[in-house]
Amino acid sequence: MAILETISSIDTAARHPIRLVANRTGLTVDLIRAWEKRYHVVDPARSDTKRRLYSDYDIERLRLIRIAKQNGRRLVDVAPLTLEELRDVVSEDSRYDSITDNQAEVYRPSWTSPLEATDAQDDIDAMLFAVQTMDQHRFDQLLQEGLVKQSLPSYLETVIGPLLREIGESTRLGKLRIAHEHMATAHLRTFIGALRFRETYTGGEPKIVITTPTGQLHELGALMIAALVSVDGWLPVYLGPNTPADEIVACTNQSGARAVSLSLTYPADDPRIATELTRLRSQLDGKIPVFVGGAATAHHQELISRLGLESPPTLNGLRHSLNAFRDRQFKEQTA
Amino acid sequence: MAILETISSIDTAARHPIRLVANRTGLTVDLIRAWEKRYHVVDPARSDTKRRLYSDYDIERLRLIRIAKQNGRRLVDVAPLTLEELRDVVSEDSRYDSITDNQAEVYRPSWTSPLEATDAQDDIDAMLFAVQTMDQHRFDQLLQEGLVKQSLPSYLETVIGPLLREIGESTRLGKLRIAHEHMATAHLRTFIGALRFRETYTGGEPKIVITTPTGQLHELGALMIAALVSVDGWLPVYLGPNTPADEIVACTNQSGARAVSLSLTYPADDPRIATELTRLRSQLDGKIPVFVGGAATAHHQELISRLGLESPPTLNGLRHSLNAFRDRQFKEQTA
DNA sequence: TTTGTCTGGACAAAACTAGGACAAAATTGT
DNA sequence: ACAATTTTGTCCTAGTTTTGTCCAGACAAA
Repeated sequence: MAILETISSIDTAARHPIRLVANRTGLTVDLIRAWEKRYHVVDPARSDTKRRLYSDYDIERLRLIRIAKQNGRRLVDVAPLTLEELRDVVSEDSRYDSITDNQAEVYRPSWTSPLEATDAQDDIDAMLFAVQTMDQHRFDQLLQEGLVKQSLPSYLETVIGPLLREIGESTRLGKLRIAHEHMATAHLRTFIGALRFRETYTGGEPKIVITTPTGQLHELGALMIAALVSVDGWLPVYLGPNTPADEIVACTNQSGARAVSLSLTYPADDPRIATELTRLRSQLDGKIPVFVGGAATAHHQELISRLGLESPPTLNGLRHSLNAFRDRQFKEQTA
Repeated sequence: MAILETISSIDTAARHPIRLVANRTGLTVDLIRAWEKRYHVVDPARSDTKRRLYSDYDIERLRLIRIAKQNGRRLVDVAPLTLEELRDVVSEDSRYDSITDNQAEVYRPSWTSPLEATDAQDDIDAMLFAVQTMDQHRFDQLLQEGLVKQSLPSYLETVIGPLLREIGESTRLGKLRIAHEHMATAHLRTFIGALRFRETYTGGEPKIVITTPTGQLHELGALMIAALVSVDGWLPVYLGPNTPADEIVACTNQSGARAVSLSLTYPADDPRIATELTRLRSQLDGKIPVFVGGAATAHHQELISRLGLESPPTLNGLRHSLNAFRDRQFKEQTA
């Protein structure tokens, strides 16, 4: 965190000449002046000889306005906005491009010991730095090394989860570029995907179908669940993102899975979530529990409890619920 | 219910210019106007100089109509529907919709010897069977085993590529369910992603940025390219799917990459392909070549040659072009 | 001296509007 | 199955607005 702030901290001191601003923003010198003349996009300080002196704040503003223009905004519309408003606008527009699992997991570590917390934050900072510098190899290395230090479940909960949140947040705030976020997402997809092969396969594991419903394109949350439950001896039937309710039902039936888990991330207000969950619950065998997790879960609490779905608040909670369910089933079978 | 309504309430304030609407919906500006003229699909407010100003409501409407069209609905039929009705129609259709990397690779094997063809087809058939029976473990096993038999490049070209095509085709024809396709895609993503770590890293490799442009959500083609070029000593900077042109440029500059490769798959007729490619070429250093591949490449030949992009017809062709380019650069440097 | 920045204005390119034409694709009727 | 018709995406023209670039002459900085 400290790293990122240092790098992208915004200084209101005015000291940059126009040429430097042009280089940093990708705008031409003429254009910067024209924007000022016509729309008062920025109002730089002046030297004693009337040279324009821009602050970091101004540069950030210009950079954001350039992006907003590119997204189709008109100069007239964005020129009067404050920096905060600009960020919101840009972030709103770029949501339609950004594919990352922002706040992929609703699952928040309910607690962390002070020591663990510190260690984890160091790791996360190092990873964020690797992402920011586009050092892929270092990023992979850190992911691998971090896993060695602790168990997979706690690693997912204390490092990978928070890392995803911070990457998403940093991108939204403009501290990271979308390209950085994409790179990180791609590597995390590969990394978490590879985790599933660590476990041995005996053929007797109970299966659980894991996916995201139609409209939910972010798969990292679901993939984390898949990696997690395989530790406890479940066999994930992982379907990737964006699976229609009908298909989830069909897959559950064909594979003989005993449970279903869905990850809801973004967009949280997609009305399809309600229709898909309802359809899923009504078509699925009543004996098969449906677990729901992810950042968007909070928006659908009422629906979830009405349908009788389970939504454990943390990854750990999900583990416990699943294992309790399996043990219960086992008892019934032998009884 | 109250919750849902609040959350999904759509801002009716009219403020978005037509260009932004085009960006967000994936429609062309012309088309948006044509729809308005003919069917009053939307009735945007106007600025004091008669520019159209769209509300979020309008955008959502256009987005849904575009999807409905894609699902085979006629404009006349869906144009008069309310937003609610549109949502019902789309959600109904999308249950039969497929998200896979249909014909993920534009790259078609130009030739295969009879023997190879037979062997490969046997492997592919076995894999298809594993997919159909949802035998994940067997599927993974076959993927691994197949790789041992031949080099990675020929494996990608003779097995993985055709496999993707057949899965896509089978799903389209109803021989496989969407769930099967999803499962296979997820496993292939993990499998191909893991391939990249086989190569040793010395730090001196020339880099190449690999991704798909905005609107192209299928990443397997790009991922195959990443795996492929790493064999020849390139270091892929892999950004996953759906990266805006600007971000590709920024990433290329920051990472110091010498080349860019894009995969175009689906939808082939997305107008954003043209705008993104044009923007990319104009903002990118002219010395950096852009390679384009994938099933949708054929639809954009004219544009590709006009912009001076390269589109090798096969994966092998891409390899050769890339290596020739690197050797040429090396010569210039030493000369 | 040479290069960079300033102001103000001119100019040109790009984007938008309205209306209409055209051809490909899809649908309908026979 | 074939032809006629409708639907639909794209393109064109011509006039307007918006936006990017360029110029000239004056001054400042390297």
